[in-house]
Amino acid sequence: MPAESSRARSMNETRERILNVALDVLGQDPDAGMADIASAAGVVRRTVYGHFPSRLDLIRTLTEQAVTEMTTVLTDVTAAAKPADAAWVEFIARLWPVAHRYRVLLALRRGEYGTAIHALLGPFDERLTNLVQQGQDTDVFAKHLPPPILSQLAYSTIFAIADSDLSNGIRSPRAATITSLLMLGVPEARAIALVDDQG
Amino acid sequence: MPAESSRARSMNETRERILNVALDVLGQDPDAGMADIASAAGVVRRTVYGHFPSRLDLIRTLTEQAVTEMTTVLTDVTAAAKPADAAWVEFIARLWPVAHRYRVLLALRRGEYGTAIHALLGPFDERLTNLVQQGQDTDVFAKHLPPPILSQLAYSTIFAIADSDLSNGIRSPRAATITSLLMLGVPEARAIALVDDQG
DNA sequence: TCTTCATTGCACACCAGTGTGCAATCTACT
DNA sequence: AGTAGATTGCACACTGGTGTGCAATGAAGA
Repeated sequence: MPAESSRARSMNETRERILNVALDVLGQDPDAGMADIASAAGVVRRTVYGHFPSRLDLIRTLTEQAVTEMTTVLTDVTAAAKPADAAWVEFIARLWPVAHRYRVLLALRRGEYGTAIHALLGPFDERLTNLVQQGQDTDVFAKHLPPPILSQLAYSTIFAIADSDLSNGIRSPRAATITSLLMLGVPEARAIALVDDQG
Repeated sequence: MPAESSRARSMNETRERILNVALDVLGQDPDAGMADIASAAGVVRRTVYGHFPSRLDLIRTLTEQAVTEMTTVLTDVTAAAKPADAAWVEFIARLWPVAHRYRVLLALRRGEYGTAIHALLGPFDERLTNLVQQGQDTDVFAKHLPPPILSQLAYSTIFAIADSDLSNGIRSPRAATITSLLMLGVPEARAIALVDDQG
């Protein structure tokens, strides 16, 4: 890789800082404006527009990052050709930090940029649907819902749990795994859930 | 009941029409403006403001209606003192048309009026949490998540299924019941789900 | 030193939505 | 006929956010 000049490095740092801060700020208020993001990043609004021509560009970049990371995880997991339930468990385990980081996308998917985000998420959704489909075909997952809806529901739930996770970050990934397995209709999940005493 | 004058009746009709149409319009776009609602109701924007002083008033009214109906159902169901799983099944069955009608509230809960809606929904959420709590205490529901989160998740899922229900309105209530039972950790739901062949 | 360029601090235009004011109109009721 | 009141049509002010233009600043790089 070509060594970056100090200037270019500084610019990249600013850019990354904006992106990171944007995830935070939008996470607390999905309707936060460019001004909020800018000031939280210790920068002027005008500067943000220097890096991202429009608000949509910013959000699209965030979404693309999320999609890339999530797709990588899903591809890795499905490459092993394990049974669908085992694949799912591994998927959630590795997806968790990503889902937690990009949990705001769940809210952002509704509203102004919904269609743009949905489009970017499309290929990922498709792959995930395939996994659920395969699980149903091999009688590992229940068939109470068609694969497209069931997969959406399951991974929306993951994000929802990640979103309600403003305090206990430790037990949540386990809870997310169990909850999703349960709603996918994996009977063994019940036994696991029973061991997991919370109250 | 005192017989309404034709004028008063006409006004009420207009008001009801606005409310009904608002559910539709907001259902398709939660960010729809007063102008969209007005024209969809065959009325001028100014008239809407005659019935509802502000956008918040309109949405609050819708929310109050929803809360009232949902609370009625929940109160009825829990009054019988059945086991939690049986109560839940009956609850969803009777909740379904209400959830389907007010499905937009799921999206509306985020965004500008989120706190107002959340406040109105508070008492209902509390009652629902109690039901889930009771289910966990009697080992009918699993304990993978604390009652407040689990109840939120379960009934959000109901609304989500109702929201994705733009075509097949028949099988959905059954699917919603099964899905929620599964995520609540009711093992018998699996058997029911297996009978319900979709593919 | 001189140049380049990211950043800054304003300015501005623009847009979309909200909520209000008021005269005009049309219709039900008296 | 006459009145009350719901509705209309238009005007307006206000808000809050977006995106742009441009000169000034300051620091890295030649």
